[in-house]
Amino acid sequence: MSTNVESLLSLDRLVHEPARLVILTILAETEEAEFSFLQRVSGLTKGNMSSHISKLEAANYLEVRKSFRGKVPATSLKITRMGRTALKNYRKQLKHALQGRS
Amino acid sequence: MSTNVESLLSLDRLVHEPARLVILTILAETEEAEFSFLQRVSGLTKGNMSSHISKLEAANYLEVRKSFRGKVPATSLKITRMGRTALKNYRKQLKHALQGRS
DNA sequence: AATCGCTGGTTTGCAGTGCAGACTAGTTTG
DNA sequence: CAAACTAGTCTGCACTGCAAACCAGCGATT
Repeated sequence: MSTNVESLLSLDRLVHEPARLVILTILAETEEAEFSFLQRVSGLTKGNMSSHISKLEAANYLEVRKSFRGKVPATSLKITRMGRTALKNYRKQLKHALQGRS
Repeated sequence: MSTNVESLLSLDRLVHEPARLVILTILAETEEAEFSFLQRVSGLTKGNMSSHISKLEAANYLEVRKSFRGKVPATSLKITRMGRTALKNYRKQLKHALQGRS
């Protein structure tokens, strides 16, 4: 049981937050996505998205590439290797923690 | 994929918090436990434990029974049916959300 | 060319949360 | 009787998530 406890308490809080989990999950599947697409799919508000993205970027879990599509600004998000690893570890840990029985 | 997103965003935040997840998990296994036992096993500080317990109690996820063992106060915690259900649902949702592929 | 409304985001303000340490209350031990 | 221990609760703070307000530029309208 104590392994359960440790796994749970050592979860990566950055990934644990549902909004960010959503973002990472989507990016892990699509490889690369634009801000507005992500917003549409995730159902998060823009402000909320934006701040979560900043945090994930600061942690090097994703890469932000700003550009223009024609004259319109477009922000492109891509999960990094680190982000992918973090997500994988998170899932593994959680699985272990939740399934484990004493 | 959108089912993933919805599952993730509708997770019960009360259960989602690692410290509380630990508490609920332990209580779900032991059926009933004392504050100090829980603290020892969980590794949480007393203050932290206490506040999480209050929240879980307020949500009717667990029942607090105060008594004396000899002359020494003892707080006994028991998970309620609601708490058990919440934990079960949480696990189910999370499993679904994390395993689901687009 | 001033105005309106859209797209695409960022910043701000606030309420809520988690956490550890200080504190209270009583008990036991030296 | 003083020190230390048990059993918790309360306090203060730093951090977080969230939505609304805001900023910037484009495109059509008048």
